[in-house]
Amino acid sequence: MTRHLITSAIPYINGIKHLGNLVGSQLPADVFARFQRGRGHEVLFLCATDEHGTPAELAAAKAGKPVAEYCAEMHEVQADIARRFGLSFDHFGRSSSPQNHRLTQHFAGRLYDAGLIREVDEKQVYSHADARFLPDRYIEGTCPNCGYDRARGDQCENCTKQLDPTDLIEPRSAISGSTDLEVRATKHLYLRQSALRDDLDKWIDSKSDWPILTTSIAKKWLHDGDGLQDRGITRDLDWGIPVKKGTEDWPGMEGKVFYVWFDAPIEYIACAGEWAEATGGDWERWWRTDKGAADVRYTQFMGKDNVPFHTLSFPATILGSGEPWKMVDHLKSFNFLNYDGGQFSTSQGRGVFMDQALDILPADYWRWWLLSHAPESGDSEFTWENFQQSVNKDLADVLGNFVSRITKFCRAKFGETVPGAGTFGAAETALVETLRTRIRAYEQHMEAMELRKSAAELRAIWVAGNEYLQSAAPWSTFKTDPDSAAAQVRLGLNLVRLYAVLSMPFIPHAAADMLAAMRTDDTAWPDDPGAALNALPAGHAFTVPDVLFAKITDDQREEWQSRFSGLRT
RNA sequence: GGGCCUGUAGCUCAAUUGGUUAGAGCAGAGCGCUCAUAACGCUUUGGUUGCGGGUUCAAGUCCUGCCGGGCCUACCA
Repeated sequence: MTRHLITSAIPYINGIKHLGNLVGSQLPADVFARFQRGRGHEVLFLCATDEHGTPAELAAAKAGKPVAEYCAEMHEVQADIARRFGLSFDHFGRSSSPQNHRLTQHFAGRLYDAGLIREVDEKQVYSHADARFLPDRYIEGTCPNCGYDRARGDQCENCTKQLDPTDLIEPRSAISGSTDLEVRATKHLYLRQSALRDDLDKWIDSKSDWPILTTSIAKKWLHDGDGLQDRGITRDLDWGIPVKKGTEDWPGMEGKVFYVWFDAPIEYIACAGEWAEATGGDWERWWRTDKGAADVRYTQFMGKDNVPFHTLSFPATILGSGEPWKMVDHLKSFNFLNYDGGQFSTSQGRGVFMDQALDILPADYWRWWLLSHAPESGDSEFTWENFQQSVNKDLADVLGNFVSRITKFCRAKFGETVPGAGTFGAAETALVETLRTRIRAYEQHMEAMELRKSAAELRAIWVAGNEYLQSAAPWSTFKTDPDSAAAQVRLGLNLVRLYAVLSMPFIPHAAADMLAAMRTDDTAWPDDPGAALNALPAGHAFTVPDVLFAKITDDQREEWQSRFSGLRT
């Protein structure tokens, strides 16, 4: 048995996530976690909300609430939606937790002791009207290069020239529009990532099985220009983790907090601490290689935008601490999902958001489509036509109808009990061999986290059931040889249970319905398909389930297409 | 500007890392079946692998130049 530590990139607290966010991190992580659990491995699957930073403060202000209260509420909202999507976190934590405060401050202290922190005096733009320092991109003004009047302090969106806020003509706050700005001196801590460059480089080089997307981004940051740059890890904000050196105050850093990207990955560890507090578990057994975590396999899931922080900054934090923390073993990254010809956008409200998705269809519809079209090799695109077509064909026609035809046929001819007559012959043996081959392929693809290939293989396993029924034709054999028909039906009913077990990672709710209909809680992984097809014995009672997947009609598709064509209000 | 990814059938994607005649699903066409959610099965049409050069016994795969799409470029997260 392997022990799998699995983390999904932690979603930002600022609002409800869209389907593009979901498919890039939480959903594939959930599939992997469910698969490993299904195979009998020990899993700790962690996620959390990422709560610090300027956008959280602004969102809270917009909502007219204290930021702590806003975050607490949004955490509950996100937790509820995650639960309804079937995301099987062992713990859904918060980066603002006391555990993360302590641990983040601890890491900072260790890094300081190791000589990996330096203090930098710098100048930042301060807005009197907003009573806050402004990050570069929260300053707007006229671009000195092209004259665009809504250029941001980091880059002009019009001519793509990179800018410094002081380059802008007539700079103003993007928050309030105020021009009452001042350049102030301030002091910040920098993590000396450059000192760890060679260590990080070797570490990345040792990861030959990571997606190209992952390693190429890391390599670029390591070797581009002057190489890996030191990074500021503190900010002049109110909301965040106060800068401390372990448990001690940090002279000169009063009133400052750690940068959200410094504390967010540390939450992966702190989250295990939150889990331990909630459940009585032993979190160090998962995170400290000197305390039992040496044999843990750690896998991270994230969108490509998160890769630099997970391949460089966070590893630098861990390596620099000099302590035996568990490092990531595999980092699965995803491209982006586009929406009907453009990008999903949280800030612009474009696309389908998780709450809206659940309002119109059960989670499994979305899970299946998103996972079977996951943006693994390049960006992929959601269209309503493709969604309707894929879901109707795969879930309703191939799987749902299979369950329906076999259970209804049995009820009509033998009653709602697994028939006991007849024996399995050559056709059944052939089916078992087909399943054996396909299940082994499915397992390999899942182990490799190849989602689209896994989904295709799972679908092929469903199809095999229809092919078997078509050639066995129990509706014909029943007329001349009822015992043979009984054996064929018995096999078919057992396929329903088998399919539920195999499909659990992708469509957990439907899988649970299938198991309930078969009145079994036997979810043993089919290491031996032949044996698995005898799990439901003769005489075992079952129920004909309701339609597992109602089809999406053209009217529905058109309605949703137009409802979601504009922006979320 | 620089770096990286990407372009394969009408659509969504494969192709064991340079090796036989480029394969699946969907959509289309034909046939079969009648248990089932008008579902299922079988057969089948469809490709100058974005375009032009080059290397090689052999190129979707490697090199090069164009054309298109995307991401990143370090103070959003």
